[in-house]
Amino acid sequence: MEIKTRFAPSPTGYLHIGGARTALFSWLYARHNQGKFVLRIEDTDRERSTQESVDAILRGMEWLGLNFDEGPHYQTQRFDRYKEVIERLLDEGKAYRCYCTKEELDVLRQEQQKNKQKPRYDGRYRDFSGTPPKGIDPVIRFKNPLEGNVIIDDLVLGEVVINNCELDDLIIARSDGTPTYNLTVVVDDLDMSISHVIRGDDHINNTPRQLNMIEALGGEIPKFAHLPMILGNDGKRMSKRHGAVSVSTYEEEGYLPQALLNYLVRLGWAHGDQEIFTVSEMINLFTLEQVNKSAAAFDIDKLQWLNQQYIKDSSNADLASWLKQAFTKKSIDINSENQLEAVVELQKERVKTLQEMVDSSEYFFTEFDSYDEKASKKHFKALGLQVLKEIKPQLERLTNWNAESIQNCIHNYSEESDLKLSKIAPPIRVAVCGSANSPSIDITLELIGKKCVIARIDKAIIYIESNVEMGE
RNA sequence: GUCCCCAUCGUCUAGAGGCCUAGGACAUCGCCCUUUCACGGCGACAACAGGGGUUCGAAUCCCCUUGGGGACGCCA
Repeated sequence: MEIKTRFAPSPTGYLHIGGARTALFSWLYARHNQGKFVLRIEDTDRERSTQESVDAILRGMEWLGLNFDEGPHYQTQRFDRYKEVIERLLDEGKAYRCYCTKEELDVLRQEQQKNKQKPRYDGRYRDFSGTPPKGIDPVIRFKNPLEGNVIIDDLVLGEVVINNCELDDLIIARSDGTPTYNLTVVVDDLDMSISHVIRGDDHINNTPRQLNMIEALGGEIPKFAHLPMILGNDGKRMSKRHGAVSVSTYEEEGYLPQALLNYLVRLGWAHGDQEIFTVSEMINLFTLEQVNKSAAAFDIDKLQWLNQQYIKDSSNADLASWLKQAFTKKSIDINSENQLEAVVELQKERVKTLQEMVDSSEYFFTEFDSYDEKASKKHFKALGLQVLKEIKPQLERLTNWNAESIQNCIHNYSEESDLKLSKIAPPIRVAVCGSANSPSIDITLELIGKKCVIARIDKAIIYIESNVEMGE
């Protein structure tokens, strides 16, 4: 039997982290087994489905590199097929029309909740044969078995048994005739010969109903694997409140797809003590047997650490091209590719995201308009002013503007002024970079360029003289 | 409320009855490296939810309790 998995999101929003993890596991399982991976868009809820969401999902999948072999199939394009199946179920007496209004059902639900019962449809039209009430478009319900139980043989959870008396006759077609999720998912998985249904375990409660329908349709039961949920960092259900839940946000903030994938694969799955996996390692090593049953909390710190590892290992050229794009967006000009790559080389070990790299590299390419408050307060004092005034002519005198000569210059000044380097570098750094943090001062000055360095020192001297009260 | 699922450091996890005085990673804290911030190196802190069984032996198997999550839609 060919292994075939699917990712079946409903296009009612962006591709979120949980969806991406489900997609990843399905994809890995297919790839590991040389099977097929199908993308299916479950857009039967026309009220909420949007083209933007479809686009976001497709873009997200592409960014992550989760390529599919079949699809995207759109359920809205398969309505004829669903109609056919519904008719068949009706004909065979396995489904029936229900004339309850939404209001009636609400009353029923409230009543049941009041009596501390599980809200469920009471089957009042199950064996109805009289004249239907006028003016009501009926829904169609599936005749769920009344007795016995359903056994789910789940590849992750093991055996899960649910009694049919817990289930009710679910709606498979709305009063406007459109099919609902539980019907379409069953028809599609069957029609598309899905061998393994891998999805979030929030679907485990749907599974027995679907199993009953598969049986009613005489279909072959696929294997099921229900993945544990990803929760927010507080252990609660993931929501906007927890910060970024959309995959696209991670892209925008400068996370590498590879890092996100690596983070996601370790949520609910492990291979011994290994933390870093290339995509092909994931494919080779992934098995459903190793998948955990328990939910995992999303931890941005670990994602950031992974992202940092991947940034460190990225080529300067790749990083530079990303940076260039980001700078272009902010209309900051890049003087030269060489300079850009040199900056990247300096910054790649000190940032957790590409966005951070952009933010902390701007001063190489453009003027900043204010000094970091804490840094200037600390280093722009009498001594700092003196250092700037004294080192400036010495720097100006350098004919070979490179890290080595700058280094020598600073060391010489240190000796003659009897000031430690830790007194000299900080004011220069603040003057030239705007903050007390930067890569090594010598190479930083080299890359910023002599003219610019001198100009910034001048600017800082003026700033200190006019803005800072000399206390000491 | 009812049903379903889950339960190892703060977090992600290793653990398939003896290899466990419970391992790794992130985070945190210290030290080293260092002109700053990082990187890197070394180290510290830190967990088997509780109670009963089963067994010569339980983090591992069973039961109960507790805690958490999910489902209960003419959403998917």
